[in-house]
Parts: sequence; C-alpha cells; structure tokens
Amino acid sequence: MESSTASTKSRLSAEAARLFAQRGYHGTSIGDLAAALGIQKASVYSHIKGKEDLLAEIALAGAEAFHAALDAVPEGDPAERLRLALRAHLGVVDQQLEVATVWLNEWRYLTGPARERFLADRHHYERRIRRLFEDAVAAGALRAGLDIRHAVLAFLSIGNWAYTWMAHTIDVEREAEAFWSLLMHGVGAHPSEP
Amino acid sequence: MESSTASTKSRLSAEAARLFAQRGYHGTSIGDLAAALGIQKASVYSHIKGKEDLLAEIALAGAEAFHAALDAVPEGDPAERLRLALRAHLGVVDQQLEVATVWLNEWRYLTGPARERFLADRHHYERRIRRLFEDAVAAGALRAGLDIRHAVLAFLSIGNWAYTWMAHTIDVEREAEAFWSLLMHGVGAHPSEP
DNA sequence: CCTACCGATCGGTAGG
DNA sequence: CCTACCGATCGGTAGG
Repeated sequence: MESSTASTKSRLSAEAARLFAQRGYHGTSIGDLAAALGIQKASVYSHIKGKEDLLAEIALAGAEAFHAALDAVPEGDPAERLRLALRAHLGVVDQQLEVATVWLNEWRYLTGPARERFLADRHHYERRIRRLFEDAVAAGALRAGLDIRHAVLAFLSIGNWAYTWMAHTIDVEREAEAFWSLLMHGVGAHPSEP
Repeated sequence: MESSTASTKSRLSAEAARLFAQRGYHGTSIGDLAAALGIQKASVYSHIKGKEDLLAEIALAGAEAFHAALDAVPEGDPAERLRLALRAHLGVVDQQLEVATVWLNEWRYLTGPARERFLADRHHYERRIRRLFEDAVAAGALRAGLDIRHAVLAFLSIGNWAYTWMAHTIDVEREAEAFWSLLMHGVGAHPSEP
C-alpha cells in the first residue's frame, strides 16, 4: 500500500529485526515476513539463502552498533570513559531496540560459523568493557582492589536487561546518569557524602 | 529405557522447562517432548490440553519459586533483608535455572488469562523488592534521597540477567555477596573507606 | 499410552 | 517478484 523508497532487502532486514524481537526467531515464519512486506513467501528467497541468514545479519548489525557506540567514546579520564560507555550501551538499546533485542536474546538460535562469529564479537565487546574498568582502577579512578569481574557483570546486567523495559523510556541519558551514579556510589548511606 | 519413579506428568513438566529454556518455546515441538519422555506424541495430550498449558505451568512455578524465596527472608534489619533478598533471587536462578529462564524469557509467548496472571505475579514480585528498598531508606539504612526506581531496576537487572551466565557458577552465595557489596558501596573510590 | 489420522503450515525449490 | 509445488513437520483429535 504505502510506497517506500527503501529497497525491499533493507525493508526485509528491518521487518525481520522487528518480528524476531517481538515474536522470537522460531515464532516468525518466512510467510510472516513476506506478508509484512506485501510480497509472496517465495519472493523472500530472492534476497536470502535461508531464514538463518536474516538472524545472522541482524546479530552482526547488533555487534556493529554496540562496538561503534563504544568506539565513539573519547579518550580521557578513565572513569568518565566508563560513564560514557554505559551511556553508549544504553543508547544503542534505546535507539535500536529491535536489533539490540535480537543481539541479546535471539542470537542463541544461530548455528555454525555465524554462531561462532557472534560469540567472538560478543566476547570482544565484554573484554573492551572489562578493559575500561581495569584502566580506571589502575588510574586510581575507582576503588583499589575492586572486584572487576562483578563490576563488569553489574555493568552489563544493567545495560543488557534494559531491553526489557527501555521501550517505555523517554530520556535515555537521564537513565544512564542515574545508573552511573548508582554504580559509582552505591545505594548505601555514606558518612562522608551528603 | 531407564525406569523412573517420577510420574510421567512431572517428567513432562521437567522436560518442558529444560527444552523451553534451551531451544525456546516455539523451538520445542510436542514431538520433541514426547521423544524426551520415550512416548508417542499423541500421548502427551493425555496430560495437557495444549502446548501453552506447559508454558503457563512453568511460568507459575517460576513465580512461586521467586516469591517463596522472598518469603523465607526473615524480618529484621532492612538492609540485611535486601541483602538476603538478592541472595534469594540469585539462589532461585541458580537452583532452578530452567524454570527461571522460562520465567524471565519465554513467558512472553503466553496469551490470554495465563499471560495476565503471569504479569500480575511479576509486578507483585517487583513491588515486593521495591518495598524492601523503601523500608530500608525509611529506616536510614540506605542513602537518604536514594533513586529507588533505579535502585530496584539495578537490583533486578543483576538478578535477572544472571540466568545468562549462572550455569558456569560454583558458589552462588559468594556471587550474591559480591553483587551486594557492589550495590551497597559502588565501584568508586571512597575517601572515607579503606 | 497407543495407532491412525487431520488440516494447516513450515522452510524451501523450480522455473519462469 | 510471481505461480506452482515439494516433503516434512506442526499442534492437535478420534477412538480405542
């Protein structure tokens, strides 16, 4: 019905991200995708070799988005870099919620080399976050003797679980600031702070 | 092959939790479940009316497990109750990883009244966690003026995202302590603390 | 818990 | 991007 300037292939990718995020990979049929595009089911195969191609493609787009957001964090004060990294991560979840949801949730249906590629990208991303914590501790910007493993897990837990509630959010940057403040100072009453 | 003292129905529930957690609800067929039990596909319908019954049942079991764990937290010091609540939550994820995974991830395929029931249980659980934070702030055990909304979200993010990595964990209680310490004191360097 | 069977839908292919 | 079609599998039912 509506005319579209986007190519059918790019519309297919966008619909796949949307439907995989909403109904799950196995809950979405090629027929569903075709119907969303207004074409016949068989025509979908003009653009892909198989259904898993779409999943692999979206997972790759997710990895690229998270890595690119981290790339954009400028050099400088190590604690500030971590703060911006959390903001960047939450920004991707907010701005590309469907792709992020697939990256966080549906990737597990990948098989073969695409799965290995995904895992490599994911581990690389987590190592980059870990490195930021290590640098910040080494620079004295964070608590000496910090339990880095759990600090990274807490960071990623907050950042990753966000896909479950981010749809209802208006201002991501405020959310990021609130979490950063909590992560830095904790919820406890500190005698030394106001 | 193996003799089993457990009823077929209870084995069915356990296999459903295992397979739904591993392959997803839509990625698991009634035939898969039957094969895991060593019976015919049609025989599964002696125990359930439809596939979604199994999902609803496991989701309910998840809600009961999380609520029961919270029920077991004794009255007393409000910050201590929160610490035990985090430990309880992570304990359920650790000890009932498959049920917890369905409760956290696969519930979204529920429809109708079962879905509404799930959401009510889930919101109730989150309100109970929120109440613990409110009580602790009121008692002066946490920072005055604490951003409770984000504190609850951070608590639940850490607790819920744990299903993704908990399988590789040996000692849950140590994990819980580590996260509680982080949540209380933060990662930042505090002039007033060692 | 079984055999036998149902219509619908699945991912995918052939051949334009 | 279409029509026409494939074998396999889906959730589920009938009737023991």
